[in-house]
Amino acid sequence: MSKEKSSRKPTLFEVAARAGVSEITASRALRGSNVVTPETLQKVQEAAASLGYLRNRLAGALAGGPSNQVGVILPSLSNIVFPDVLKGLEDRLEHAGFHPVLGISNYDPQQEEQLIRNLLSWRPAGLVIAPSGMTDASRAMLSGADLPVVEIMDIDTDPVDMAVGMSHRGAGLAMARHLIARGYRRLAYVGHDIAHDHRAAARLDGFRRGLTEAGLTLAGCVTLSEPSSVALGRRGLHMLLQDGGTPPDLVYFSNDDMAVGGVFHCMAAGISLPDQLAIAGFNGLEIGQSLPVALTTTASHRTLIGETAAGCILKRLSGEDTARMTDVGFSLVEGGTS
Amino acid sequence: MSKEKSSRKPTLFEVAARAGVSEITASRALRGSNVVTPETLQKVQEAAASLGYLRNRLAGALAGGPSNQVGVILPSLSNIVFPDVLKGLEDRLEHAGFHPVLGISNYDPQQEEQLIRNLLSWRPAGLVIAPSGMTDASRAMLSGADLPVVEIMDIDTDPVDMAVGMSHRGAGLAMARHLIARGYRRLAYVGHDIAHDHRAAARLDGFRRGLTEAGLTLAGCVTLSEPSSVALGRRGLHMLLQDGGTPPDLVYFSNDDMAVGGVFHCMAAGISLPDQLAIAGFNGLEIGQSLPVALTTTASHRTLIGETAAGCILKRLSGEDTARMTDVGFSLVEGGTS
DNA sequence: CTGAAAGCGCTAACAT
DNA sequence: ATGTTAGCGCTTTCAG
Repeated sequence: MSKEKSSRKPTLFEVAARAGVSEITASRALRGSNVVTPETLQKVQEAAASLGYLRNRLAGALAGGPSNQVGVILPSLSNIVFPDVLKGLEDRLEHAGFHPVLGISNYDPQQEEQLIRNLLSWRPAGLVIAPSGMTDASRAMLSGADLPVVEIMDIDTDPVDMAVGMSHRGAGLAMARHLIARGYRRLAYVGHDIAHDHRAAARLDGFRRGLTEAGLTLAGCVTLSEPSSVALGRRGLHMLLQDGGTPPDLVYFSNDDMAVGGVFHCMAAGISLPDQLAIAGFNGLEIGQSLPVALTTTASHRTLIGETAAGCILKRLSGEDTARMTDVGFSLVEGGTS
Repeated sequence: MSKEKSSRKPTLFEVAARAGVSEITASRALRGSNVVTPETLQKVQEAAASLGYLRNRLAGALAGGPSNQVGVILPSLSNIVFPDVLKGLEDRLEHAGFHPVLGISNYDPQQEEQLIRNLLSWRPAGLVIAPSGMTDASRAMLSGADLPVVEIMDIDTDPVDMAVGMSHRGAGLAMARHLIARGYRRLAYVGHDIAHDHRAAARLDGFRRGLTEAGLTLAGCVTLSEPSSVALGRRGLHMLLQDGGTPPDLVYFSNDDMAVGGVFHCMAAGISLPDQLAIAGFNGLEIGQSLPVALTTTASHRTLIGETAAGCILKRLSGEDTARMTDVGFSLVEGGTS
C-alpha cells in the first residue's frame, strides 16, 4: 500500500522498538534467558508475535551464538540401514532442538572430502560421519575444526575424535563360530560389492577367520559388484548353487536383504530350509524376522548407533566428558533358517 | 608456539593479506568469479590453501550471499518410502552444491509447525515438505517467507506454492477398478494407522469409491493403529480371516510392507495365492517384486518425487518458471498375487 | 535486571 | 580487474 512490499522481514530491532526495550533485551527475552522480567518477556513476545518476527539464526550464529546444526555424512540412503541410523540421530537431535544437515558420499572418499568442507563451512555444532575411506585432507579438516566429531558404524578404526559402532569383523567371526558349533562344515558366501562396502568386507574377513580357526575354508563364494538387494541375493544364490560340485550346507550372505533373496530363491526352487540348505544374514531387519521362517542373522543396533552418536555430540557440547569409543555391540539371532 | 593456539580460524582478511590483495578480491577469487585475473586467482588459492582457510558461509549468507541449504520436513524415516524420497532430493541437491537440513514431524502438525519455524530461521534457499496437517501458522510462515516451497507426496491438495506428487485417492480408485475388472467381488482391506497417515486414508477412500461405482462394499476391514510393518500386515490378515463368515477373495493392504506380511501369512497358513486369496499392496517396493510370487501393487515414484521437488527449488532459484502442480503419476503393477 | 558499544566474517554496491 | 564503504542481524562483552 505504501512504499515497499512488507517483504523485508522484521528484525530484532523492530521488535525491540515495539516492545519499548533495547535490542539486547529483546534478544534475551526471545532466547528464554531467565534474567528478564516476566513483564518485559511478555511485552517482547507480544511484539514479536504481532510483527510475525522470525529469528535469524545466521546472524545469531555469526555473532557467536550457538549453532544447532549438526553435519551428517552417510554413504547411501538406498539401504534401510542408514535411514535407521539417521532416524536415531534425528530423534535425539530434534529433542535438543538440533537439525542434521545431510550429505551423501556414495562411498566415495573424494565426495566425502568435499562434503566435509561444505558442511564445515556452515560452522555446525558437531559432525557425524559414517566414513568411506577418509582422505588425509578430510582428517585434517576434522581435527582442525575444533568441534565434536563422531565416526559411526565401525569401531575397528582409529577415530579422529570419537567413534560409535560395533566390530564388523567381530560380527563375522562370531557368526562363523556359532555356525560351526552348530555343526555346519561347508559354509559358503554370497555378497554384494565389497570394494565399496568395507564394513561388509570386514564381516567376510571375520567370517573367514572363524573358518580358519576351525581348519575350514569357504566352500563357495559369489560376490557381485552391485549394491545389495533382495533380487541380487536371489540371483547370487542361484549362481552359487548352479556351479556343480558338492553343495554347501550353509550360505552366509553379506546382509539381510541379500539373505532374504536367498530365502526366496529356496522357496521358489523348492529347497527346504534349513535341512537342505541353511542361510544366515546380517542386520536383523524386520523383514527377515517376519519371514515364514525367521532368518538367522546378527542384529546390528542401527538406531542405537544414531542415538548414541547424537548423544555424544550433545554431551560434549554441554561440556561433559565422553568416551572415545563406544561399542554398541551386536546380537546373534538364531532363526529357523539354520 | 607464540601467543594463542591457532584455534581461531583464518579469515578472508588473512588470506587476502597473504595474497597481497583486498578482501573482496580474495572473496571473488574463492567463489570462482570470472572477473579475477588468473594470476590473482592462483595467488589467492595458494594463500587460502597454505593457511587452511575454510569459508564461513554463515557470514556469507548473512551478507546477502546465497544459501545452499534447503529445509526438508518429512513425517517419518521408519518406512523406506521417505528415505527414498530423501534420496532423490539429496541427489539432485548435492549435484547443485546444496544440502538438505532435515526435520521429522512424526505426523504431528504441532511439531511440523515448530520445525518450519526452526528451519526457516536459518534462512534456507528453499523448503520441501511432506505435510502432516499444516496449521494456519505453518501456512502463514511458508507464504510469508518468500522462498520456494514444495509440498510433496500428494497432489489432492491446494499448495501454498508448489506441489509434486501423485493422487493417492486416484491410486486407490484405479486399483479398485482394476481388480473389479479382473473379476474380484469380495474385496477386503487391511491397514495401519490411518488417523495419522492421511495418504493411506486417501487411498482407502479412493478404493471404496471404486467399489461403490461397481455397487460393492468392502467385504471386510481391519485397521490397526500402529505404524505399518510386515509383521503388522501378517497379523492383520490373520485377524481378518479368523472372523468367520464368507472369506474375501482379495485383500487390499495399506501398503507393500503390510501386503508382504499378508503374503507371508498365506505361505505359513498354506493359503495358496492367488487361487484361494488374492493380495494387492501399494508402493512397488523391491521386496514385493522379489517375492517368490511378485506382488500386485501400485508403483509410486518416490525417488522421482524427491528429484522433481529438488528440481523445482533449483529452477525457481535460477529464475525459471515452474509448474504449480506436478503429477508424477503411478503405475499399476500386475503381479502374481492377483 | 537492562543497556551501549563493538564486531562476528563476509559480500552487494558502488566506485576507480 | 580491483578496491572502498557499508552494512547483513544478531550477540558478546562490559557497564550501569
